[in-house]
Amino acid sequence: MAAYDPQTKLFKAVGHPARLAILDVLRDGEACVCHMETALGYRQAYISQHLMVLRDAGLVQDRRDGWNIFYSVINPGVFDVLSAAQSATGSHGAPRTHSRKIENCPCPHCNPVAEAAAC
Amino acid sequence: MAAYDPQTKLFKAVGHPARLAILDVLRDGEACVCHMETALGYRQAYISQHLMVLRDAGLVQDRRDGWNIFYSVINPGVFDVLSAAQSATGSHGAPRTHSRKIENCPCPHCNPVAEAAAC
DNA sequence: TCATCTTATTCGTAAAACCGAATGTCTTTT
DNA sequence: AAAAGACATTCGGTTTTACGAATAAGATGA
Repeated sequence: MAAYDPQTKLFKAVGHPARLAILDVLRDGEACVCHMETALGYRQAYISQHLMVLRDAGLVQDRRDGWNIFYSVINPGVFDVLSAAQSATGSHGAPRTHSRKIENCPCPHCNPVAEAAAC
Repeated sequence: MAAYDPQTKLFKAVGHPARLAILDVLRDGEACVCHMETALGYRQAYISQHLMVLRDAGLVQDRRDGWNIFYSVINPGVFDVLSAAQSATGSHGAPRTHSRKIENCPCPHCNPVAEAAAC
C-alpha cells in the first residue's frame, strides 16, 4: 500500500519522545539548536541527529543567521496531528513551564545581546 | 521526557503502512481478520502480527463470535489523528473503492450466510 | 473425539532505529 | 591565517522492528 507512505513517513518521524519535545519547542516559533539544548537538556549532537530525521521527513527547515541555525516547522498541519494525538491519549505533553525566553540560554532570541554595551 | 510516552506509543504503532490500512478498514466498524485478509490482500499471519502491535499499543480490542474474532478501534480519537495526518500530507490514504461489503469475502458480515438455506 | 475453520504465536534472519563518542564543517572574530 | 563558537556528520555497538515460514491454539460441526 504505497498510498499510505506519506502518512507513514510523518508518523515514523514523530514517533520518538525527543522529536516530540523538539516539535513542542517549535510551537513557539523558530528556534536555534542551542536554545533546544538548554530548553530540553539534551546533548547538542543528540538534538542534531533528531533534527536530521525531522528534516529528512520534510517536517522542518533551517535558516542560517550568523552563528546560529534556526529551525522551524514547514507545515503547521503537523501541529494539528500532535494536538489530535494529545487529545486521543489524554496526555498533554510536557508542561510548558518555560515560555519562549529562557534565563540562562545563550541564544540570541533569549539574550538580545546588549550589543552596544562593549562599545 | 516520559511525558511524551503515550503519544510516542501511539505514533509508533501507527507508523506502518499495513497498520494504517488496517485502521482504515476499521473506520467502517468492526471487522474480522479474514475480512481484512480479502480487503487488503495480506497474508493472515501478517495481519495478525500487526494486529498484535495495535493491541499492545491499546488501539484496538477484539471480540470473539463463534469462529471469527472481530476487531474494533477502542478510542475513536485515533481516527482524528489519522485524518489530521491526511490533511497535513495532502494524501488521503487508499481510495475506498470497496465499501463495507466485499463480494468474495468469507466473513459473516459480507456473507450473511443464507443459513436457513440448507434446512 | 476428530477434522476443520479461524486466528495467534513462535522462530530466525535481515534491516532499521537508537545513541554515545569522536570528528568535521561553516562562520565569525581577532 | 588562526582561534573559537554553533552545528552537522560519521562511526561503532546495542537494541528494536520487519516479515516469511512454520506451528500452535481455541471453537465448532460431524
